[in-house]
Amino acid sequence: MRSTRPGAFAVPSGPERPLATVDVVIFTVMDEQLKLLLVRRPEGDTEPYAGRAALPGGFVDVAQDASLQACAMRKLREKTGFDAPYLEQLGSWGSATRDPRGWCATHVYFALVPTMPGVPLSGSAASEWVDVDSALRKRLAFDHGEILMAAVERLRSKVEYTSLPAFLLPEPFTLPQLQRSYEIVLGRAIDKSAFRKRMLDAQFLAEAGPTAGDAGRLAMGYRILDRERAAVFPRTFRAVEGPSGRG
Amino acid sequence: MRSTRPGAFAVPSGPERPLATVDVVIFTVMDEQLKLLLVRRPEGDTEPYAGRAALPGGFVDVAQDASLQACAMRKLREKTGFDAPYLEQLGSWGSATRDPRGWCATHVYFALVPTMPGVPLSGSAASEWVDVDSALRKRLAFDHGEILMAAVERLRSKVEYTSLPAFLLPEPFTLPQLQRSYEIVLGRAIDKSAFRKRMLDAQFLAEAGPTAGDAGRLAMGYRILDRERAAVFPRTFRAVEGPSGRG
DNA sequence: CAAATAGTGTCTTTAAGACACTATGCC
DNA sequence: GGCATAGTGTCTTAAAGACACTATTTG
Repeated sequence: MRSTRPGAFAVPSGPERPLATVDVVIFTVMDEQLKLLLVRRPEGDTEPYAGRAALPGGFVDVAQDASLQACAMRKLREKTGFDAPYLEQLGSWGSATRDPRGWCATHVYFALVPTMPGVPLSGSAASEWVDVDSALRKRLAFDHGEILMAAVERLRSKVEYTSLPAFLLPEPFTLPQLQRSYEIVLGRAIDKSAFRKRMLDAQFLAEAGPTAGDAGRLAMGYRILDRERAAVFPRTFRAVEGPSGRG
Repeated sequence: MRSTRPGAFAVPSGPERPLATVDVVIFTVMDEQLKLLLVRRPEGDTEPYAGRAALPGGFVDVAQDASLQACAMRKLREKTGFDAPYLEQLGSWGSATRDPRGWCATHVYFALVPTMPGVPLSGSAASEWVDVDSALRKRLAFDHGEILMAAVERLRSKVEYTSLPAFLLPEPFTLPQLQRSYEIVLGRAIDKSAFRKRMLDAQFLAEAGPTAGDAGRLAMGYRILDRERAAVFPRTFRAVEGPSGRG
Protein backbone atom coordinates (compact mmCIF):
# COMPACT_ATOMS: atom_id res chain seq x y z
CA MET A 1 0.00 0.00 0.00
CA ARG A 2 2.87 2.42 0.56
CA SER A 3 5.57 3.61 -1.79
CA THR A 4 8.76 5.01 -0.33
CA ARG A 5 10.89 7.61 -2.00
CA PRO A 6 14.50 7.73 -0.83
CA GLY A 7 14.96 9.98 2.19
CA ALA A 8 11.22 10.48 2.69
CA PHE A 9 8.52 9.12 4.99
CA ALA A 10 6.48 6.18 3.73
CA VAL A 11 3.16 7.40 2.37
CA PRO A 12 0.49 6.04 0.03
CA SER A 13 1.35 6.90 -3.54
CA GLY A 14 -0.83 9.32 -5.49
CA PRO A 15 -3.54 7.09 -6.99
CA GLU A 16 -4.01 5.28 -3.67
CA ARG A 17 -5.04 8.50 -1.95
CA PRO A 18 -8.74 9.29 -1.72
CA LEU A 19 -9.95 12.57 -3.19
CA ALA A 20 -10.61 15.24 -0.55
CA THR A 21 -13.32 17.88 -0.78
CA VAL A 22 -14.99 20.41 1.51
CA ASP A 23 -18.70 21.23 1.34
CA VAL A 24 -20.51 23.95 3.25
CA VAL A 25 -24.16 24.07 4.25
CA ILE A 26 -24.92 27.78 4.55
CA PHE A 27 -28.13 28.66 6.37
CA THR A 28 -29.89 31.97 6.69
CA VAL A 29 -33.33 33.30 7.55
CA MET A 30 -34.97 35.28 4.77
CA ASP A 31 -38.60 36.14 4.01
CA GLU A 32 -39.70 34.38 7.20
CA GLN A 33 -38.15 31.11 6.00
CA LEU A 34 -35.10 29.05 6.81
CA LYS A 35 -33.04 28.93 3.61
CA LEU A 36 -29.75 27.50 2.47
CA LEU A 37 -27.45 28.14 -0.45
CA LEU A 38 -27.40 25.72 -3.38
CA VAL A 39 -25.21 25.92 -6.48
CA ARG A 40 -25.56 24.34 -9.93
CA ARG A 41 -22.90 21.79 -10.84
CA PRO A 42 -20.96 22.98 -13.90
CA GLU A 43 -21.89 21.62 -17.31
CA GLY A 44 -19.50 19.48 -19.32
CA ASP A 45 -18.55 15.90 -20.07
CA THR A 46 -15.79 15.89 -17.48
CA GLU A 47 -18.13 16.97 -14.69
CA PRO A 48 -20.13 14.51 -12.57
CA TYR A 49 -23.78 15.42 -11.95
CA ALA A 50 -23.47 18.20 -14.55
CA GLY A 51 -26.13 20.89 -14.10
CA ARG A 52 -27.53 19.30 -10.91
CA ALA A 53 -28.16 21.30 -7.71
CA ALA A 54 -25.49 20.74 -5.06
CA LEU A 55 -24.03 22.12 -1.86
CA PRO A 56 -21.29 24.69 -2.44
CA GLY A 57 -17.87 23.09 -2.15
CA GLY A 58 -14.95 21.63 -4.03
CA PHE A 59 -11.55 20.03 -3.80
CA VAL A 60 -9.18 20.91 -1.02
CA ASP A 61 -6.38 22.93 -2.61
CA VAL A 62 -3.18 21.91 -0.83
CA ALA A 63 -1.36 24.91 -2.28
CA GLN A 64 -3.95 27.45 -1.18
CA ASP A 65 -5.73 26.08 1.92
CA ALA A 66 -3.79 25.99 5.18
CA SER A 67 -6.47 23.85 6.85
CA LEU A 68 -9.92 22.35 6.34
CA GLN A 69 -11.49 25.23 8.24
CA ALA A 70 -9.63 27.74 6.06
CA CYS A 71 -10.85 25.91 2.99
CA ALA A 72 -14.46 26.09 4.24
CA MET A 73 -14.03 29.80 4.96
CA ARG A 74 -12.68 30.36 1.46
CA LYS A 75 -15.68 28.66 -0.14
CA LEU A 76 -18.05 30.62 2.08
CA ARG A 77 -16.37 33.89 1.15
CA GLU A 78 -16.43 33.01 -2.55
CA LYS A 79 -20.16 32.30 -2.44
CA THR A 80 -21.52 34.90 -0.03
CA GLY A 81 -18.85 37.54 0.53
CA PHE A 82 -19.30 36.89 4.25
CA ASP A 83 -16.32 36.89 6.54
CA ALA A 84 -17.61 36.49 10.12
CA PRO A 85 -20.15 33.69 10.09
CA TYR A 86 -20.85 31.09 12.71
CA LEU A 87 -19.00 28.08 11.34
CA GLU A 88 -18.86 24.60 12.83
CA GLN A 89 -17.92 21.24 11.48
CA LEU A 90 -20.76 18.85 10.77
CA GLY A 91 -18.72 15.75 9.99
CA SER A 92 -17.20 13.90 7.08
CA TRP A 93 -18.64 11.52 4.52
CA GLY A 94 -16.34 9.23 2.59
CA SER A 95 -16.72 6.05 0.57
CA ALA A 96 -15.67 4.32 -2.61
CA THR A 97 -18.99 5.02 -4.31
CA ARG A 98 -20.22 8.48 -3.35
CA ASP A 99 -18.33 10.20 -6.17
CA PRO A 100 -17.93 8.77 -9.70
CA ARG A 101 -14.45 10.32 -9.89
CA GLY A 102 -13.17 7.83 -7.32
CA TRP A 103 -12.84 7.13 -3.59
CA CYS A 104 -13.70 10.51 -2.11
CA ALA A 105 -14.12 11.96 1.36
CA THR A 106 -15.82 15.28 1.95
CA HIS A 107 -15.44 17.41 5.07
CA VAL A 108 -18.73 19.18 5.70
CA TYR A 109 -19.15 22.45 7.59
CA PHE A 110 -22.28 24.29 8.46
CA ALA A 111 -22.47 28.04 8.55
CA LEU A 112 -25.07 30.48 9.86
CA VAL A 113 -25.12 33.90 8.22
CA PRO A 114 -27.41 36.92 8.51
CA THR A 115 -28.84 38.38 5.33
CA MET A 116 -29.77 42.01 4.99
CA PRO A 117 -32.91 42.52 2.94
CA GLY A 118 -31.98 43.60 -0.56
CA VAL A 119 -28.29 42.62 -0.46
CA PRO A 120 -27.72 40.13 -3.27
CA LEU A 121 -25.25 37.27 -3.36
CA SER A 122 -21.74 38.37 -4.20
CA GLY A 123 -20.74 35.14 -5.94
CA SER A 124 -21.67 33.61 -9.23
CA ALA A 125 -25.21 33.67 -10.59
CA ALA A 126 -25.20 29.87 -10.36
CA SER A 127 -26.00 30.01 -6.63
CA GLU A 128 -29.32 30.75 -4.98
CA TRP A 129 -31.10 30.70 -1.62
CA VAL A 130 -33.60 27.83 -1.43
CA ASP A 131 -35.99 27.18 1.44
CA VAL A 132 -35.05 24.11 3.43
CA ASP A 133 -38.12 22.03 2.74
CA SER A 134 -37.89 22.33 -1.03
CA ALA A 135 -34.14 21.73 -0.89
CA LEU A 136 -34.83 18.51 1.02
CA ARG A 137 -37.22 17.41 -1.71
CA LYS A 138 -34.76 18.13 -4.54
CA ARG A 139 -32.54 15.43 -6.02
CA LEU A 140 -29.10 16.81 -5.22
CA ALA A 141 -25.72 15.80 -6.65
CA PHE A 142 -23.59 13.12 -4.93
CA ASP A 143 -24.89 12.23 -1.45
CA HIS A 144 -25.67 15.87 -0.75
CA GLY A 145 -29.29 15.00 0.03
CA GLU A 146 -28.19 12.80 2.91
CA ILE A 147 -25.67 15.40 4.09
CA LEU A 148 -28.31 18.12 3.97
CA MET A 149 -30.67 15.99 6.08
CA ALA A 150 -27.95 15.58 8.69
CA ALA A 151 -27.25 19.32 8.66
CA VAL A 152 -30.91 20.26 9.13
CA GLU A 153 -31.30 17.66 11.86
CA ARG A 154 -28.22 18.99 13.67
CA LEU A 155 -29.38 22.59 13.35
CA ARG A 156 -32.92 21.87 14.59
CA SER A 157 -31.67 19.78 17.49
CA LYS A 158 -29.07 22.32 18.62
CA VAL A 159 -31.59 25.12 18.36
CA GLU A 160 -33.51 23.46 21.19
CA TYR A 161 -30.79 24.22 23.69
CA THR A 162 -28.41 26.81 22.18
CA SER A 163 -28.38 30.40 20.95
CA LEU A 164 -27.68 29.42 17.32
CA PRO A 165 -30.65 31.31 15.77
CA ALA A 166 -29.06 34.58 16.90
CA PHE A 167 -26.37 34.04 14.27
CA LEU A 168 -29.00 34.06 11.54
CA LEU A 169 -29.94 37.69 12.25
CA PRO A 170 -28.28 41.00 11.33
CA GLU A 171 -27.34 43.03 14.43
CA PRO A 172 -28.74 44.68 16.34
CA PHE A 173 -31.84 42.53 16.69
CA THR A 174 -34.75 42.61 19.13
CA LEU A 175 -35.97 39.77 21.32
CA PRO A 176 -39.19 39.41 19.28
CA GLN A 177 -37.07 39.10 16.13
CA LEU A 178 -34.88 36.51 17.83
CA GLN A 179 -37.94 34.59 18.96
CA ARG A 180 -39.22 34.64 15.38
CA SER A 181 -35.88 33.24 14.23
CA TYR A 182 -36.24 30.35 16.71
CA GLU A 183 -39.80 29.71 15.60
CA ILE A 184 -38.85 29.68 11.93
CA VAL A 185 -36.07 27.15 12.46
CA LEU A 186 -38.10 24.96 14.82
CA GLY A 187 -41.34 25.26 12.87
CA ARG A 188 -43.43 25.83 15.98
CA ALA A 189 -44.48 28.61 18.34
CA ILE A 190 -42.67 29.33 21.63
CA ASP A 191 -44.16 31.02 24.68
CA LYS A 192 -42.96 34.62 24.85
CA SER A 193 -42.50 34.85 28.59
CA ALA A 194 -40.48 31.63 28.88
CA PHE A 195 -38.45 32.62 25.82
CA ARG A 196 -37.45 36.00 27.20
CA LYS A 197 -36.56 34.62 30.61
CA ARG A 198 -34.33 32.01 29.03
CA MET A 199 -32.52 34.38 26.65
CA LEU A 200 -31.89 37.03 29.29
CA ASP A 201 -30.82 34.52 31.94
CA ALA A 202 -28.26 33.00 29.57
CA GLN A 203 -26.13 36.18 29.57
CA PHE A 204 -25.02 35.94 25.96
CA LEU A 205 -26.55 39.22 24.71
CA ALA A 206 -25.45 42.84 25.14
CA GLU A 207 -27.98 45.67 25.00
CA ALA A 208 -27.55 47.97 22.00
CA GLY A 209 -30.16 50.68 22.51
CA PRO A 210 -33.78 50.94 21.38
CA THR A 211 -34.39 49.50 17.93
CA ALA A 212 -37.38 49.63 15.65
CA GLY A 213 -39.08 46.31 15.06
CA ASP A 214 -41.52 45.77 12.24
CA ALA A 215 -44.29 47.89 13.76
CA GLY A 216 -45.64 49.10 17.08
CA ARG A 217 -43.57 49.93 20.13
CA LEU A 218 -39.76 50.28 20.01
CA ALA A 219 -37.87 47.30 21.39
CA MET A 220 -34.47 46.91 23.01
CA GLY A 221 -31.80 45.96 20.49
CA TYR A 222 -29.16 43.35 21.28
CA ARG A 223 -25.82 42.13 19.97
CA ILE A 224 -24.16 38.76 20.49
CA LEU A 225 -21.45 39.01 23.16
CA ASP A 226 -19.26 36.18 21.84
CA ARG A 227 -19.55 35.46 18.12
CA GLU A 228 -17.10 32.57 18.38
CA ARG A 229 -19.40 30.22 20.27
CA ALA A 230 -23.09 29.70 20.92
CA ALA A 231 -24.61 29.83 24.40
CA VAL A 232 -25.95 26.54 25.79
CA PHE A 233 -29.18 26.52 27.81
CA PRO A 234 -29.77 24.14 30.72
CA ARG A 235 -32.94 22.61 29.31
CA THR A 236 -34.65 22.14 25.97
CA PHE A 237 -37.77 23.86 24.79
CA ARG A 238 -40.86 21.80 24.41
CA ALA A 239 -43.61 22.13 21.86
CA VAL A 240 -46.50 24.40 22.69
CA GLU A 241 -50.08 23.92 21.61
CA GLY A 242 -51.64 26.44 19.28
CA PRO A 243 -50.77 28.06 15.95
CA SER A 244 -47.79 26.65 14.10
CA GLY A 245 -44.84 28.94 13.52
CA ARG A 246 -43.92 27.22 10.23
CA GLY A 247 -44.20 29.06 6.94
CA MET B 1 -5.10 22.39 -9.91
CA ARG B 2 -6.71 19.64 -11.96
CA SER B 3 -5.19 17.24 -14.45
CA THR B 4 -7.44 15.58 -16.99
CA ARG B 5 -6.83 12.16 -18.44
CA PRO B 6 -8.62 11.51 -21.75
CA GLY B 7 -12.11 10.14 -21.25
CA ALA B 8 -12.09 10.69 -17.48
CA PHE B 9 -13.50 13.24 -15.04
CA ALA B 10 -11.23 16.11 -14.08
CA VAL B 11 -9.63 15.40 -10.72
CA PRO B 12 -6.59 16.66 -8.83
CA SER B 13 -3.54 14.66 -9.78
CA GLY B 14 -1.90 12.37 -7.20
CA PRO B 15 0.56 14.67 -5.42
CA GLU B 16 -2.07 17.40 -5.14
CA ARG B 17 -4.32 15.17 -3.05
CA PRO B 18 -4.08 15.42 0.73
CA LEU B 19 -3.28 12.25 2.65
CA ALA B 20 -6.31 10.66 4.32
CA THR B 21 -6.23 8.82 7.64
CA VAL B 22 -8.73 7.54 10.19
CA ASP B 23 -8.10 7.64 13.95
CA VAL B 24 -10.26 6.09 16.66
CA VAL B 25 -10.58 7.15 20.29
CA ILE B 26 -11.63 3.98 22.09
CA PHE B 27 -13.02 4.46 25.59
CA THR B 28 -13.80 1.90 28.25
CA VAL B 29 -14.35 1.76 32.01
CA MET B 30 -11.86 -0.46 33.83
CA ASP B 31 -10.71 -0.58 37.46
CA GLU B 32 -13.15 2.21 38.34
CA GLN B 33 -11.47 4.53 35.81
CA LEU B 34 -12.27 5.93 32.40
CA LYS B 35 -9.57 4.64 30.06
CA LEU B 36 -8.72 4.83 26.40
CA LEU B 37 -6.52 2.86 24.07
CA LEU B 38 -3.15 4.26 23.01
CA VAL B 39 -0.62 2.66 20.64
CA ARG B 40 3.10 3.25 20.17
CA ARG B 41 4.13 4.69 16.81
CA PRO B 42 6.38 2.24 14.96
CA GLU B 43 10.14 2.77 15.11
CA GLY B 44 12.15 3.59 11.99
CA ASP B 45 13.57 6.48 10.01
CA THR B 46 10.64 6.54 7.63
CA GLU B 47 8.12 6.91 10.47
CA PRO B 48 7.04 10.28 11.89
CA TYR B 49 6.89 10.49 15.71
CA ALA B 50 8.61 7.10 15.93
CA GLY B 51 8.01 5.41 19.27
CA ARG B 52 5.62 8.12 20.50
CA ALA B 53 2.21 7.32 22.01
CA ALA B 54 -0.67 7.94 19.59
CA LEU B 55 -4.32 7.21 18.93
CA PRO B 56 -4.87 3.99 16.99
CA GLY B 57 -5.39 4.73 13.32
CA GLY B 58 -3.77 4.81 9.91
CA PHE B 59 -4.20 5.55 6.26
CA VAL B 60 -7.50 4.94 4.53
CA ASP B 61 -6.99 1.94 2.26
CA VAL B 62 -9.01 2.61 -0.88
CA ALA B 63 -8.70 -1.04 -1.91
CA GLN B 64 -9.90 -2.45 1.40
CA ASP B 65 -12.20 0.13 3.02
CA ALA B 66 -15.63 0.68 1.50
CA SER B 67 -16.22 3.79 3.63
CA LEU B 68 -14.73 5.86 6.42
CA GLN B 69 -16.97 4.12 8.95
CA ALA B 70 -15.84 0.72 7.66
CA CYS B 71 -12.24 1.85 7.96
CA ALA B 72 -12.82 2.92 11.59
CA MET B 73 -14.49 -0.43 12.31
CA ARG B 74 -11.54 -2.27 10.81
CA LYS B 75 -9.05 -0.40 13.01
CA LEU B 76 -11.22 -1.01 16.07
CA ARG B 77 -11.41 -4.72 15.31
CA GLU B 78 -7.66 -4.92 14.70
CA LYS B 79 -6.91 -3.33 18.07
CA THR B 80 -9.60 -4.72 20.37
CA GLY B 81 -11.25 -7.67 18.65
CA PHE B 82 -14.55 -5.92 19.30
CA ASP B 83 -17.27 -5.99 16.70
CA ALA B 84 -20.36 -4.32 18.21
CA PRO B 85 -19.22 -1.10 19.82
CA TYR B 86 -20.96 2.22 20.03
CA LEU B 87 -19.26 4.18 17.27
CA GLU B 88 -19.84 7.79 16.30
CA GLN B 89 -17.90 10.30 14.31
CA LEU B 90 -16.14 13.02 16.25
CA GLY B 91 -14.99 15.17 13.34
CA SER B 92 -12.05 15.68 11.04
CA TRP B 93 -8.78 17.52 11.47
CA GLY B 94 -6.79 18.53 8.41
CA SER B 95 -4.02 21.01 7.67
CA ALA B 96 -0.76 21.44 5.82
CA THR B 97 1.29 21.13 8.99
CA ARG B 98 -0.25 18.52 11.26
CA ASP B 99 1.67 15.64 9.64
CA PRO B 100 5.31 15.88 8.48
CA ARG B 101 4.47 13.53 5.59
CA GLY B 102 2.44 16.28 3.93
CA TRP B 103 -1.02 17.89 3.82
CA CYS B 104 -3.10 15.38 5.75
CA ALA B 105 -6.69 15.12 6.94
CA THR B 106 -7.75 12.61 9.58
CA HIS B 107 -11.31 11.44 10.15
CA VAL B 108 -11.76 10.77 13.86
CA TYR B 109 -14.29 8.39 15.40
CA PHE B 110 -14.98 7.68 19.00
CA ALA B 111 -15.96 4.27 20.27
CA LEU B 112 -17.34 3.01 23.58
CA VAL B 113 -16.60 -0.62 24.42
CA PRO B 114 -17.19 -2.76 27.50
CA THR B 115 -14.27 -4.67 28.93
CA MET B 116 -14.65 -7.91 30.81
CA PRO B 117 -12.24 -8.18 33.72
CA GLY B 118 -9.32 -10.40 32.76
CA VAL B 119 -9.87 -10.36 29.01
CA PRO B 120 -6.68 -8.98 27.43
CA LEU B 121 -6.37 -6.97 24.24
CA SER B 122 -6.44 -9.08 21.11
CA GLY B 123 -4.18 -6.82 19.08
CA SER B 124 -0.49 -6.09 19.17
CA ALA B 125 1.41 -5.69 22.43
CA ALA B 126 2.12 -2.10 21.36
CA SER B 127 -1.33 -0.98 22.55
CA GLU B 128 -2.48 -0.39 26.11
CA TRP B 129 -5.34 1.05 28.15
CA VAL B 130 -4.40 4.38 29.74
CA ASP B 131 -6.54 6.37 32.13
CA VAL B 132 -7.87 9.55 30.57
CA ASP B 133 -6.15 12.03 32.83
CA SER B 134 -2.67 10.62 32.29
CA ALA B 135 -3.34 10.30 28.56
CA LEU B 136 -4.23 14.00 28.49
CA ARG B 137 -0.94 14.83 30.18
CA LYS B 138 1.15 12.77 27.72
CA ARG B 139 2.81 14.31 24.69
CA LEU B 140 1.09 12.43 21.89
CA ALA B 141 2.08 12.12 18.23
CA PHE B 142 0.74 14.57 15.61
CA ASP B 143 -2.13 16.71 16.98
CA HIS B 144 -3.56 13.73 18.83
CA GLY B 145 -3.43 15.62 22.12
CA GLU B 146 -5.84 18.21 20.76
CA ILE B 147 -8.04 15.52 19.23
CA LEU B 148 -8.13 13.61 22.50
CA MET B 149 -9.18 16.75 24.38
CA ALA B 150 -12.06 17.21 21.95
CA ALA B 151 -13.08 13.56 22.35
CA VAL B 152 -13.10 13.71 26.16
CA GLU B 153 -15.00 16.98 26.08
CA ARG B 154 -17.59 15.52 23.72
CA LEU B 155 -17.96 12.38 25.82
CA ARG B 156 -18.32 14.25 29.12
CA SER B 157 -20.79 16.71 27.65
CA LYS B 158 -22.97 14.04 26.02
CA VAL B 159 -22.96 11.97 29.19
CA GLU B 160 -24.89 14.79 30.84
CA TYR B 161 -27.95 14.12 28.72
CA THR B 162 -27.57 10.71 27.04
CA SER B 163 -27.29 7.03 27.90
CA LEU B 164 -23.72 6.74 26.56
CA PRO B 165 -22.16 5.27 29.76
CA ALA B 166 -24.33 2.16 29.30
CA PHE B 167 -22.17 1.26 26.29
CA LEU B 168 -19.10 1.11 28.52
CA LEU B 169 -20.49 -1.83 30.52
CA PRO B 170 -20.72 -5.56 29.77
CA GLU B 171 -24.33 -6.78 29.79
CA PRO B 172 -26.31 -7.44 31.80
CA PHE B 173 -25.54 -4.60 34.18
CA THR B 174 -27.38 -3.29 37.22
CA LEU B 175 -28.57 0.28 37.83
CA PRO B 176 -25.98 0.82 40.57
CA GLN B 177 -23.26 -0.30 38.14
CA LEU B 178 -24.64 2.05 35.49
CA GLN B 179 -24.71 4.89 37.99
CA ARG B 180 -21.07 4.16 38.84
CA SER B 181 -20.25 4.32 35.12
CA TYR B 182 -21.84 7.79 34.92
CA GLU B 183 -19.99 8.94 38.02
CA ILE B 184 -16.64 7.69 36.71
CA VAL B 185 -17.02 9.52 33.41
CA LEU B 186 -18.38 12.71 34.96
CA GLY B 187 -16.03 12.69 37.92
CA ARG B 188 -18.76 13.52 40.41
CA ALA B 189 -21.50 11.86 42.46
CA ILE B 190 -25.12 11.69 41.28
CA ASP B 191 -28.19 11.33 43.51
CA LYS B 192 -29.44 7.75 43.41
CA SER B 193 -33.15 8.48 43.41
CA ALA B 194 -33.00 11.05 40.61
CA PHE B 195 -30.69 8.80 38.64
CA ARG B 196 -33.00 5.79 38.81
CA LYS B 197 -36.08 7.81 37.90
CA ARG B 198 -34.32 9.25 34.89
CA MET B 199 -32.95 5.95 33.57
CA LEU B 200 -36.21 4.06 33.99
CA ASP B 201 -38.33 6.89 32.55
CA ALA B 202 -36.15 7.00 29.43
CA GLN B 203 -37.31 3.55 28.30
CA PHE B 204 -34.01 2.46 26.81
CA LEU B 205 -33.37 -0.55 29.06
CA ALA B 206 -34.84 -4.06 29.07
CA GLU B 207 -34.96 -6.10 32.27
CA ALA B 208 -32.75 -9.19 32.18
CA GLY B 209 -33.42 -10.92 35.50
CA PRO B 210 -31.76 -10.59 38.92
CA THR B 211 -28.02 -10.09 38.72
CA ALA B 212 -25.34 -10.13 41.39
CA GLY B 213 -23.65 -6.82 42.00
CA ASP B 214 -20.41 -6.54 43.90
CA ALA B 215 -21.91 -7.42 47.29
CA GLY B 216 -25.15 -7.25 49.28
CA ARG B 217 -28.62 -7.61 47.86
CA LEU B 218 -29.26 -8.90 44.32
CA ALA B 219 -30.15 -6.20 41.80
CA MET B 220 -32.18 -6.21 38.61
CA GLY B 221 -30.02 -6.71 35.52
CA TYR B 222 -30.61 -4.71 32.35
CA ARG B 223 -29.65 -4.76 28.68
CA ILE B 224 -29.63 -1.89 26.19
CA LEU B 225 -32.72 -2.02 23.97
CA ASP B 226 -31.18 -0.33 20.93
CA ARG B 227 -27.42 -0.63 20.60
CA GLU B 228 -27.40 1.55 17.48
CA ARG B 229 -28.20 4.80 19.22
CA ALA B 230 -28.03 6.36 22.66
CA ALA B 231 -31.11 7.61 24.53
CA VAL B 232 -31.38 11.38 25.00
CA PHE B 233 -32.74 12.75 28.28
CA PRO B 234 -34.82 15.92 28.47
CA ARG B 235 -32.53 17.70 30.92
CA THR B 236 -28.93 17.62 32.08
CA PHE B 237 -27.71 16.44 35.44
CA ARG B 238 -26.33 18.99 37.79
CA ALA B 239 -23.52 18.61 40.27
CA VAL B 240 -24.40 17.44 43.75
CA GLU B 241 -22.60 18.41 46.92
CA GLY B 242 -20.66 15.75 48.80
CA PRO B 243 -18.00 13.17 48.03
CA SER B 244 -16.43 13.27 44.58
CA GLY B 245 -16.92 10.29 42.34
CA ARG B 246 -13.56 10.73 40.64
CA GLY B 247 -10.86 8.08 41.00
C1' DC C 1 -28.81 -10.60 63.35
C1' DA C 2 -25.50 -7.31 61.44
C1' DA C 3 -23.50 -5.39 57.37
C1' DA C 4 -23.98 -4.01 52.90
C1' DT C 5 -26.20 -2.78 49.08
C1' DA C 6 -30.90 -2.30 46.30
C1' DG C 7 -34.73 0.16 45.82
C1' DT C 8 -38.83 3.62 47.30
C1' DG C 9 -41.26 7.78 49.06
C1' DT C 10 -41.78 12.52 50.11
C1' DC C 11 -40.72 17.13 50.22
C1' DT C 12 -38.15 20.89 48.03
C1' DT C 13 -36.20 23.42 44.19
C1' DT C 14 -35.59 24.98 39.46
C1' DA C 15 -36.86 26.35 35.17
C1' DA C 16 -40.29 26.21 31.87
C1' DG C 17 -45.48 26.75 30.14
C1' DA C 18 -49.98 29.28 30.23
C1' DC C 19 -51.92 33.33 30.05
C1' DA C 20 -53.46 37.66 31.61
C1' DC C 21 -51.85 41.96 32.39
C1' DT C 22 -49.35 46.68 31.75
C1' DA C 23 -46.34 49.84 28.74
C1' DT C 24 -45.04 52.45 24.72
C1' DG C 25 -44.68 53.83 20.10
C1' DC C 26 -47.01 55.08 15.45
C1' DC C 27 -51.10 56.21 12.67
C1' DG D 1 -57.19 57.59 21.19
C1' DG D 2 -56.79 53.13 19.15
C1' DC D 3 -54.05 49.62 17.46
C1' DA D 4 -50.11 46.89 17.37
C1' DT D 5 -46.35 45.25 19.43
C1' DA D 6 -42.98 45.17 23.71
C1' DG D 7 -42.44 43.63 28.01
C1' DT D 8 -44.00 41.88 33.05
C1' DG D 9 -46.27 39.11 36.73
C1' DT D 10 -48.41 35.15 38.69
C1' DC D 11 -49.82 30.64 38.95
C1' DT D 12 -49.09 25.93 37.38
C1' DT D 13 -46.32 21.98 35.90
C1' DA D 14 -42.27 18.80 34.91
C1' DA D 15 -38.29 16.88 36.32
C1' DA D 16 -34.45 16.90 39.19
C1' DG D 17 -32.15 17.18 44.11
C1' DA D 18 -32.04 16.00 49.15
C1' DC D 19 -32.51 12.67 52.12
C1' DA D 20 -34.73 9.43 54.99
C1' DC D 21 -36.86 5.27 54.78
C1' DT D 22 -37.79 0.12 53.66
C1' DA D 23 -36.23 -4.38 51.37
C1' DT D 24 -33.25 -8.23 50.34
C1' DT D 25 -29.17 -10.72 50.17
C1' DT D 26 -24.66 -12.69 52.34
C1' DG D 27 -21.73 -13.90 56.28
